[in-house]
Amino acid sequence: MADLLDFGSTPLLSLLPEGVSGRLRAAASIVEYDDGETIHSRGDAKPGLSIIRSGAVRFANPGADGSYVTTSILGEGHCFGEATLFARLPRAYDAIAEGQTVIEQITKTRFDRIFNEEPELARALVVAMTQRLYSVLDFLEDVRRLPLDVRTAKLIAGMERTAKHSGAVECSQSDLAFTLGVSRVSIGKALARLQDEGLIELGYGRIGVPDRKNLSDWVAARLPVEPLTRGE
Amino acid sequence: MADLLDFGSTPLLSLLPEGVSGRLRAAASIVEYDDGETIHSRGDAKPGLSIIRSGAVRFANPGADGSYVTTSILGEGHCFGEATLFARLPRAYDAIAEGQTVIEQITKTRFDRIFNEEPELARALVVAMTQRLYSVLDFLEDVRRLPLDVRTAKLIAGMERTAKHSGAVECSQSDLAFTLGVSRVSIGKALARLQDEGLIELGYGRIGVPDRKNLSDWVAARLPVEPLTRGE
DNA sequence: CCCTAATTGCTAATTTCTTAGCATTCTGAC
DNA sequence: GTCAGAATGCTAAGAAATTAGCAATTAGGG
Repeated sequence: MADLLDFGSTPLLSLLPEGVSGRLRAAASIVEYDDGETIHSRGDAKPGLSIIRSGAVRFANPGADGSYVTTSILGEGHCFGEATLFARLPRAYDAIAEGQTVIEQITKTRFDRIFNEEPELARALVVAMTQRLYSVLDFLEDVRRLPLDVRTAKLIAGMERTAKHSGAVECSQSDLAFTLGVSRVSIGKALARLQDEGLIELGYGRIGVPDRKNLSDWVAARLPVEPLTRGE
Repeated sequence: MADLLDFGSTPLLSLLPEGVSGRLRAAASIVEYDDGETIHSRGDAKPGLSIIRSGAVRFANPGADGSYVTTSILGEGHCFGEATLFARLPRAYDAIAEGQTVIEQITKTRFDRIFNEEPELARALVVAMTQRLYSVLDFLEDVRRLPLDVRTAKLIAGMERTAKHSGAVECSQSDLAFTLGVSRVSIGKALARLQDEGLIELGYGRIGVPDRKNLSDWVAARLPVEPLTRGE
């Protein structure tokens, strides 16, 4: 599954002109990871940009009680490690491959050269970071003012829109609970309510969305403000 | 008071070389607002970048029940409106002047010219957006795994570090409740606990921090992971 | 085809947070 | 100095979420 950062923002690679993404690829060293393999750990200091060529990456940290708290999961075309370059911070999260995953690693030195010579790169990064920031802010606002069933419905609607096979979302209830930061029991109750409304169909490791528009209309009717629509 | 976005990221103006901020200022029209005056409303489509020359701006939206939910407050040197430029979205929040406030408004047309001619601007924006994104992500992670009193202590510690007069934070308990997204009663209880521990001193519209290090040590001891330290 | 691990569904006790009050204290304007 | 508005402190009832279980179902590997 992917999450709000993934489907809420455009992958860096699709924001870049062919020339620049080619230069990045040429400067990168390709590393392949198996499912569950650690790409880097929180605290690692080596700066650089990473781009997900295929597969997905889970970002997580150990919680207080030994549990593992997932912050986000990014898929193909997305980049990570910006903070090591622009905020000079070490890696903030453990990064773990989800499934067979190919990563392009670009060292800070090589990145800086391309960054200085290709203004399109900075432009694309600003766009990507802005979109990510606004999806997280939007999510945070939802946490503050929407009941859990509405937030759950909104998340499912968002995931379904970018899912490979439309009409359903492939993910366990535990994954949803992680993403929304609540317990599995609470998610279970919220999902049961949504199913009672006929908005979703619960399955094993998947949630069916019989009518996309129905679901998003139900969500929209419960938002305190009109959803924004992109210009042009 | 300011909030996590404000003290968690560097203002755009201090990231820009003198030349570029001068060009921006020259291209801008200066608008002055009184306390409480609306700068723009959610849904406004006119794209442009705004820079806070002095004062502060509150970003908020109407909640479901007619209440007003504040998402963030930004102070001097910070910019806003990036999403209108880079995500082609209308304004996502109502923006309201906090105190006498001076704003530089730069139209999209003028901004684009400078953005294309001054690579330093894109670089500074990437840095600012990255920092903001990571402070929000950090906050979100805290929501998921820290009890309220620790989050409250962390927020106060952060605000005190950037406060004008160190040793105290000037803000009401309602403001804290807004920022943390909880009720005033819950904040009251959390603050009472922190006062019992001798970490803070409650006052009227202010919270005293007798020993900054004491407070941050107390917080650090309750974080599940080591705090990150900036390189170099 | 069977068996195991993962996932879901459900319950009950407990904790935490919220809502809705109201009394008290504080500050600054007049 | 007085007074009004703002802020705090406190209470109690109710809602919502959490933890800790356990049983039933499902998918996939061997």
